[in-house]
Amino acid sequence: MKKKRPTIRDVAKLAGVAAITVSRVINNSGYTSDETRDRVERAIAELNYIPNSLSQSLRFQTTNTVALIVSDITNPFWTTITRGVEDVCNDHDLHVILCNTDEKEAKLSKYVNMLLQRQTDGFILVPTSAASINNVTTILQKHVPLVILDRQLPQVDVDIVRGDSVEGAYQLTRYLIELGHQRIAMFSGPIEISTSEQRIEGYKRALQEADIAIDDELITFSGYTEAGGRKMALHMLGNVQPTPTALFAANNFIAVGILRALYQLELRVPQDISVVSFDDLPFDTLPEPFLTVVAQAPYELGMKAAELLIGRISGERTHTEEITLPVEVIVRKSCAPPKSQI
Amino acid sequence: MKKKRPTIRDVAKLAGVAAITVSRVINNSGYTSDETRDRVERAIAELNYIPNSLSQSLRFQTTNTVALIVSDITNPFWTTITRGVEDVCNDHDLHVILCNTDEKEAKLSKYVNMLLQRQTDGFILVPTSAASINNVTTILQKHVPLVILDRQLPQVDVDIVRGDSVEGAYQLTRYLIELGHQRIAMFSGPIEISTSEQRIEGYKRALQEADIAIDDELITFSGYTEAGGRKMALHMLGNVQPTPTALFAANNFIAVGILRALYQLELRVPQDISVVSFDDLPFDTLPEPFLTVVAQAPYELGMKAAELLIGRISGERTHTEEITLPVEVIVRKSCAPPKSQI
DNA sequence: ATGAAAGCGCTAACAA
DNA sequence: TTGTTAGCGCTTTCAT
Repeated sequence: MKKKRPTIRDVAKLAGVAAITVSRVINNSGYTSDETRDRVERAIAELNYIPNSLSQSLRFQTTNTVALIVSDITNPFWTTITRGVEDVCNDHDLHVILCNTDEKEAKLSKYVNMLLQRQTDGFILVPTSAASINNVTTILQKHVPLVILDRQLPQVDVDIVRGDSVEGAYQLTRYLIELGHQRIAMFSGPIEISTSEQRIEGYKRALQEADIAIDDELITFSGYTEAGGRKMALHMLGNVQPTPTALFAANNFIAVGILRALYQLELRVPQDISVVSFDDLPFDTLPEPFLTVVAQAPYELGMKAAELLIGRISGERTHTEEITLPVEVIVRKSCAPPKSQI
Repeated sequence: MKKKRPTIRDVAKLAGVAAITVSRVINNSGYTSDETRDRVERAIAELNYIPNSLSQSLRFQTTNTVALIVSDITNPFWTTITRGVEDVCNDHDLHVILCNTDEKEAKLSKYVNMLLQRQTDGFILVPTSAASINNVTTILQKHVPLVILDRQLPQVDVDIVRGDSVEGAYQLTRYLIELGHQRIAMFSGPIEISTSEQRIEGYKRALQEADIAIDDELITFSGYTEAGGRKMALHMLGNVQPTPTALFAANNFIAVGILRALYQLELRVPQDISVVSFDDLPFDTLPEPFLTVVAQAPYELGMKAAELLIGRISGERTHTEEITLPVEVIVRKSCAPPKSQI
């Protein structure tokens, strides 16, 4: 039999005052004599009283809480974004609830509903697919502030913060072309996610500029996961002719899968084949990072998203903003000219 | 000017019934005629009504929410634990709030207070230091169910789930000794965290059994971070004589730091020096994992912790449990006999 | 300087 | 089958 926690009335009774007086002491609002204040404070200490913020939220119609819904919490890219969001929010006395969808629309729906019921003050959300538009609309209908992160959704007028996928993929592909590669395979994420589409767009643009024919066989899709990268690499290198001389991973986990598959196939990087990736992979037992990547700035993405959200929550901003942060190619050691050219 | 969200009374008015009737429709409790139910449902749909769970929680005195407080959300070890906790909790209709302390006691305190005020139904918590005992006591005083994760706290009678640090460190050290190593450096985490202490204990026991003198110069402390590992490695290999032939990292991030430092020092693993680590590092651009580790089972740790917590919350269990999960040595390629012996 | 009443949104207990 | 009342814990408004 659990003892009930003390309420403001228990404190009031012990201090011999009315509940409202205790409230005034706690919140330093209105007048209280030093003597009363003292008695109340002693009562609070004695009972170990802490206010119930459910009641407060119910009264104030605000929870000081925002939700951050990401797609894969095991990926450092997302956890670094999380840091950015938290740091900015905490500076504004907002609590962040972190939710993980595992790229599953059903989980996203579940979280959105739960969080709306809990009167969450705002959302930063990574869509899992085009279907996420339903959840986004649900939030917007309720006039709850929302910032979309990383992935665009067509035909919704909503704030968004993302990295420049088109430009990043373009630059990385150009880099490979300049090394002499002509057969470059693109290992994309899920076809219905905007970052996939945009990275393919940048890739194609670079090829076209260099007058290299686009071979659809060289473009494959899977999840943004190690397993996906591995599967795609094994398939591509076993079935497509002529074999590509360079591989473009659409994210860091796909890159890991590719590298493992290459090992299995006894292909060395970069001697036998070149590999590049979107997004860096900060934790790595390699003596030094060796993967050539185009890096987004995840911490800054998170910060920006939080800032946009706070602007909405405070009511300071009412127009929609779309922010695209620049990306940066980091050349390391996973690429070489194609074998035939050496 | 934000439109207020519809309440149960708005729905009732539109449907021409009393609030309680709406409540009955929503919760399928009590009797309702089909006709009334129909009208209510239409009103709900028209207004886009969703119940306010703050009110519900206030009434029911339960939030169906538990908090998971970990020390470093960027480490896959903790995010994998998170998965285990979430999967079990979701099966029991409990929501998980994930919080990250960055090993900072101040952040832990902030979260604990916030979560208690929000009437969180239970806690799974990773202490950041011996000082965490204050926060633990605060929770226990309020009779809120609590399970400690990973790190023991002296002199508190509380449920705990952890991996077998002593045994793991013992086995890993033995493995090095059997390879012929005598000078084995231990790169520990913070001195005041129980896992540090216990891993050192296992390390020392293995040395003693093999009649190898313990050299305190070979034991250093830092955070469980890459930066810590790097710093310790540079110091150890620059200043301690004779140089150790094998290095023991007390966690995966320390291992990463060590490996980077070794690269900087132009020492090859395992040809020049051997490295082992506590905890696996699942994401890695290496073609295949090469670090010899003693792996805990993080997903299972999370599951067990959640199960213990749920047992407490449901009131099914009242006695304290301490669960120590076994660990497993995974021999890979980061170790060789010491150079002088080759 | 302090307090009583009312209400935030919901539902259990009781009444009709 | 439906409705009224009361109360979860807190604070604003209006007394005193």
